[in-house]
Amino acid sequence: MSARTAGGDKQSFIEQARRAQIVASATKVIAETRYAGASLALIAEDAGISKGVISYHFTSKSELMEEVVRRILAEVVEFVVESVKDRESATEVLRGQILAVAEHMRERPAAIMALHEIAANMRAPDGSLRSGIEASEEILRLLEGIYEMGQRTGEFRAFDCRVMAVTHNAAVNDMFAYWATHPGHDLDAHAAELADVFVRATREEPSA
Amino acid sequence: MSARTAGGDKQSFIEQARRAQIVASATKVIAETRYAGASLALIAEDAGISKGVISYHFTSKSELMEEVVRRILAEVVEFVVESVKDRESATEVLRGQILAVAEHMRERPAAIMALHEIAANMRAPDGSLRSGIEASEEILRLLEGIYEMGQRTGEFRAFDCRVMAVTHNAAVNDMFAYWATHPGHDLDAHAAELADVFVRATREEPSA
DNA sequence: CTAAATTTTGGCCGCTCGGTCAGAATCTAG
DNA sequence: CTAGATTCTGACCGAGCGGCCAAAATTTAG
Repeated sequence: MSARTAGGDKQSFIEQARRAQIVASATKVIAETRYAGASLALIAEDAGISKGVISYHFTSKSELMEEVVRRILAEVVEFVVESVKDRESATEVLRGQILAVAEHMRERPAAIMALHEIAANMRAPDGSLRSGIEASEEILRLLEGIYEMGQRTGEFRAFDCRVMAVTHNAAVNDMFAYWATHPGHDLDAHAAELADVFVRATREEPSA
Repeated sequence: MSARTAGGDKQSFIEQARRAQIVASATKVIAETRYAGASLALIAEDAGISKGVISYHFTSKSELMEEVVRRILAEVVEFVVESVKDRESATEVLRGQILAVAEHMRERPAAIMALHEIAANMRAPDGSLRSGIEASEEILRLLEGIYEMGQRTGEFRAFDCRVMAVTHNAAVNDMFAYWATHPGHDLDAHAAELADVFVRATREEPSA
């Protein structure tokens, strides 16, 4: 029963591989059938295994979903940080973040779709709060940090960094949702426009 | 079986009243238990009627949900249009729209919550698209119109009005989501900040 | 009042879901 | 090879869902 024990254990390669395989199938199935349609049966079928295997490697569906979120979130953050780390001004980091996210959306749309689905639909165990919101708190804090940096260097005007981060995050997320549901929509142009909007929003402006 | 016939009919007062009552209970239950938790049984219980009555007055759960969306959307649009109709510049309409929506969120949070839940979770009959997105197309067009007006009068700089409308809509929606999940968050300050951001985004700015 | 039409009830159906389990299969160590 | 640990299978369970319907209750029309 070693596979069922809690997270801290050292796990065999095959154990790790199975979990990764299941997470990959879950990601794919969620992206294709939405959160509500992603049953354990479908995920198992996609992975070419029996349904019981999922229950063997994950204590519950929630745990599987949390793992999916964890992996995709780490992937996105790594991609964006890598793409932005050399930029020097806050303005350039801002632009870079938006363009990097758009690029990543084009490369791994299923992962982003799955992330959105889970974030929108999953609840904490007690049912009181969306755990998806908790998950995106990390991203919110990173964005907030960018805006705070810009204010510290005097590049940006005064504003509420939290509100700016929430707005920025919403805009980027909805860019994906719009792109995903409107075939032919120009993601690059959208991202460029977004970058423009948020850079302008950070500038001081004379007329009230 | 008159109640089951399609929409065009003249319907009795009691029929209309029952439908309105069911829609009201559905709105409340969705806001309290989220879309996935809002079963016909719970809605009927809240309305103090038998489950079968819902099936009698609505051909399906989807039809009920569509009616809920229709009513809330109409309510929001009416409130905002009423609150904005006397403003003369596009900039003032923009500000007014954001502040009006925030005010409406404070007055009828359950309705807005239900709208968000359904928009995020409902699908078109063929399962291909979110009907919630279709529903919000109306709002998107209204917003697009504001930005186009500002460009026509030379008040606003050149930008993609569609992208601006999508971004604006996302920001306002997420303002609600953040407020709903973060007790103590200052909705008025958030709305004011948002208005500032989008007004600034419409302005020409010298430094590239 | 009587009869027809409308509305409501409450139990029932078939379905899908997440989760469980005994036993089979596979892998590993001695 | 053998024995024990690990992993997998596929059937099964109880719960909750949307929808259905015969019969009861209520309202309306004559």
